[in-house]
Formats: sequence, structure tokens, C-alpha cells
Amino acid sequence: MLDEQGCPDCKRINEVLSRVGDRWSVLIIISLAQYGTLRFNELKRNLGISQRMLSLTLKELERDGLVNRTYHPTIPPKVEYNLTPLGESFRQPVAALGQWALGNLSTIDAARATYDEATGP
Amino acid sequence: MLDEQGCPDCKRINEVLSRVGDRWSVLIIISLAQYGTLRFNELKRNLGISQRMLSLTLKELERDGLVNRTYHPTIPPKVEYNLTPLGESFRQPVAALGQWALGNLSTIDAARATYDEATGP
DNA sequence: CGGTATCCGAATCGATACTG
DNA sequence: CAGTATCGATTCGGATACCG
Repeated sequence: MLDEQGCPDCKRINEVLSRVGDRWSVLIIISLAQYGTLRFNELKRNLGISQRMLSLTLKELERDGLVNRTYHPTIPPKVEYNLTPLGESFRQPVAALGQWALGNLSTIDAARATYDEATGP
Repeated sequence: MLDEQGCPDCKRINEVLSRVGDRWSVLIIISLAQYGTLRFNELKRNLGISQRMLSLTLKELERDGLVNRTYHPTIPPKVEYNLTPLGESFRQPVAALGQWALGNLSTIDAARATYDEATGP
């Protein structure tokens, strides 16, 4: 891909969004923001995410410094996740996005229906 | 996938995010918010997006009522895109996200480096 | 309980070529 | 200029099985 872009920030925004901008990351952040600390299987049940994707996404979030992982070597083992300060700072923009999403879901649905009817038949 | 979720909003947030939450949608919104009105190839050059993805994403955004498409049947043809009121209302949360992304890119990079060094070698 | 490893179909995306 | 069509490569993501 060429690099003759007039929007120099786009590449960088793109970079960050491809890291923390995917669906599961956002939902995990929202959950942790809401409940504070959650265990692996609590997140799993909460989000309806597969074990594999949860594991992968949590590892990424930990790597990016957004989520903290605490391992308790008890039997049975217990692992807790919560937001780091960086993760907390991500709450604001994410919350704004989530709120907008909820508030405009029906509007978008209506727009879709209109568009489909005007285009489709 | 089961549906025994404790986070009833997650499914719906998920729905909206899968519509307007992808990388290209966000970048297109940001560009249109910044410049007001742009033609197809202006967007293409601006974002470094492939023709195919731009076409698909714009169609989705139009369908969801976020972007307005104006076709001028001149020769050569000229098509202009701008934000609808709904798209404008999306500016705020998107801007917050973009700002956070830019502001924390280096922090994330540092966290990654630390993590990789502690884990990887 | 909290993962990792493997498999495999589905969805995504870029490159390329073609059209009005 | 502004798309659409097609193809191949990569990625995503769930299901399943197994380990500490």
C-alpha cells in the first residue's frame, strides 16, 4: 500500500485502533470498567465469548498495558483481571462510544430498513 | 453460542460496534468530520484505503444513515460524501477515541516493548 | 479453574482487471 | 472518476481436546 496520504495521523490512529479497537477488546474493557475485577470464567460467561478468543484478547490487552492479570496459585487456581490506569483512561472514550451505540441502535435500524426498501425490491 | 449473559447490553453494543466500529468506518467519519465534503478519490488518497474497501464501507455507512452520498451526473462523474446529522452526532465519541488513540500510542508501544522483553527472549 | 494446541470453515481484505 | 467483479492470501473465530 502506498503512503501518499494527506492525513498523516490516520496511519497512527489506524495502528492503535487495530490494537484496542476490536469488538472483544472493547467489550472486555466495558465489563472490567463496570465490575472492577473479574475472573476468567466470569468474563467468559458475561460476554458470551469463546475460551480461545477471551484468552487471546486478554493476552493482547495485558501486553498493551490496558489490563492487569493477577494469578493466585491456589487450588483450584484463580486468575483475576482488572484495568490498569491506562485502561481506566480508556474508559471515557469507550463509554462515550458505547452510550452512543445504545442510544442510536434503533435509529440505525430504521435507516437500514428505509435504505433496503428503497434499494432492494 | 449460548446466551446466558449477565451483561444484557453487550449483545446490542456488539451489534452497533460491528456496524460502525470497524477501522475504516471510523477513519472515514473522522475525515468527513474534518473536511466536511469529500469525493471518492479524495477519501481514497487521504486514507490509503483500497478502492474496494472504500466502496464497501461507504455503502454500509450510507445504509446506516451516517453518510450522505450525492451523485453529480457530469462527465467525468463526480460523487460527494458528507456526514448526515446522525453521522455528525457520532463525531463526538469518535473524536474522543481518536484523541485517546493518538495520545497513548507511545505509551502502548512502551508497554509492548516491556512485555515482550519480560516474556519473549 | 484457567488456560494451550490443533483443526478447519468463514469472513476479510488487497491486488487486479474491467465498465459506464 | 467512480465504481463492480473476481480471485487468492491471510486472518478470524468457534469447536474440540487436552494439560497443570
